[in-house]
Amino acid sequence: MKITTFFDNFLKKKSIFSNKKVLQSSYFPDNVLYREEQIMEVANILAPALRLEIPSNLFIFGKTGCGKTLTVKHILKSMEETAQKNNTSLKTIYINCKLKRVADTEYRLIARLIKEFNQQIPSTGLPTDEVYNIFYNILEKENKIIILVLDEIDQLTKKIGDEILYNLTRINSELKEAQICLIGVSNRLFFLDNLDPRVKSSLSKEEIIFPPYNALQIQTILQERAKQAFKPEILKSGVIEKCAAYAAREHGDARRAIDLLRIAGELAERSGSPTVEIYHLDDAEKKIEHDRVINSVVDQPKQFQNVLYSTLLIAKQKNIFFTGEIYDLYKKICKKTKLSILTQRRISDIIAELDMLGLINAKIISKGRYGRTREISLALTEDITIKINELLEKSLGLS
DNA sequence: AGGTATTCACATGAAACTATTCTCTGAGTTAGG
DNA sequence: TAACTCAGAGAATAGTTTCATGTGAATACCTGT
Repeated sequence: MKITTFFDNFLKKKSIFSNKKVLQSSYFPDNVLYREEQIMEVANILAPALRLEIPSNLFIFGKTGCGKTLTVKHILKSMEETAQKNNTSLKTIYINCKLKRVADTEYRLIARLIKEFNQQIPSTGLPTDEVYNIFYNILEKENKIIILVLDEIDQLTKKIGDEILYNLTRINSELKEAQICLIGVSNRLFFLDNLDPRVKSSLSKEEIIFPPYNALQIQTILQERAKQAFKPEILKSGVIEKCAAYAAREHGDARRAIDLLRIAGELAERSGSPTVEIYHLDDAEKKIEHDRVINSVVDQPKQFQNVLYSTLLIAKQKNIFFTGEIYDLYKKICKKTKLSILTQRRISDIIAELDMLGLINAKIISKGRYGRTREISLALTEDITIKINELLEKSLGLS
């Protein structure tokens, strides 16, 4: 088939989606379902800002996909609108600290903040306190109340400690004109416990916990989205229910449920099916897992891939193995691929990372007289393993 | 038998080092007046 | 003399290395019966 006819056919085929955007993770719905209570709570706390009084700092907790980000963004938006109407000098800033190479270090976070005030800062080369100074100066000039939301704030402190948070909370006492209100968002409930007590007390004047959605609520949310996203009569009965049930099992993660529905739709469309069936959901579930794993492998450094490759090789021989065995094989493969051999210390960390990514299961055990090590087994299905193996051989230049 | 001490094979932490990427600065060079 | 170039100093960051310390239980070694 010629490629042009393929495209012609593609266009002729009518899509089962009417508006796929609604299911994309970047989509921002007009109203947030089942979070009225939380919205009111947050709004109550932040409202003083509209009268140019600084609100208390606020902390928001809740599992992934339970509407934290959505709620906060929703409120920020309407606050900005109100402020604009009344000509109040209020500025809201939303930053996701998890984004790699955007806001995951002290320097980059401040640089990002400066960018919010339409000024450019070089990505490197300046001393950090210089960047702070620039930031302070901008703030003084702006003379505004600023509401700063730090999403996934735990990622930030995990990497670089809580010094930034301390500095941010201190800004208020150092600045005359502008004032900052901090809102931390995290999905780890005990996050506050390992913070500097000074930071903790000033940061968590108010705390709100978001409960996860239950299956019924997710169902309604999905229905709402599906109504806009798909053309009528596309979804077979039971699809939404199953999708919701699946997500409820995963601690009520609505985002996951929506992703699942979208992928299922895409799969159905690609296979030429006029409707979305239950089995498309199962396929979608597999595909999501598949993509997640592949993506987590592809853009890792060579050494990381090397360790993973060694692990896969050993896993072919036996189900359960230990750190030392991986290290031995790793060294051999390094010679073959002409990579420099890293120390066992580093390999230990890399193995821990593999565990974090869910590629392997590692458990620290003690073999008594024969030492202490990680007991490792592969956490991947057969077909994914083969796929990754291919990928790694290509990437490492083995045939 | 029962109790204690050892010992293995790593895990875990902290600090220091390295290579890369980037800015800023100021000396030296060049072109034009 | 102003504009340009280019090397060198200083920073941030990711990935490592070095050094130090921790650790759980199977075994070795006692002890007294």
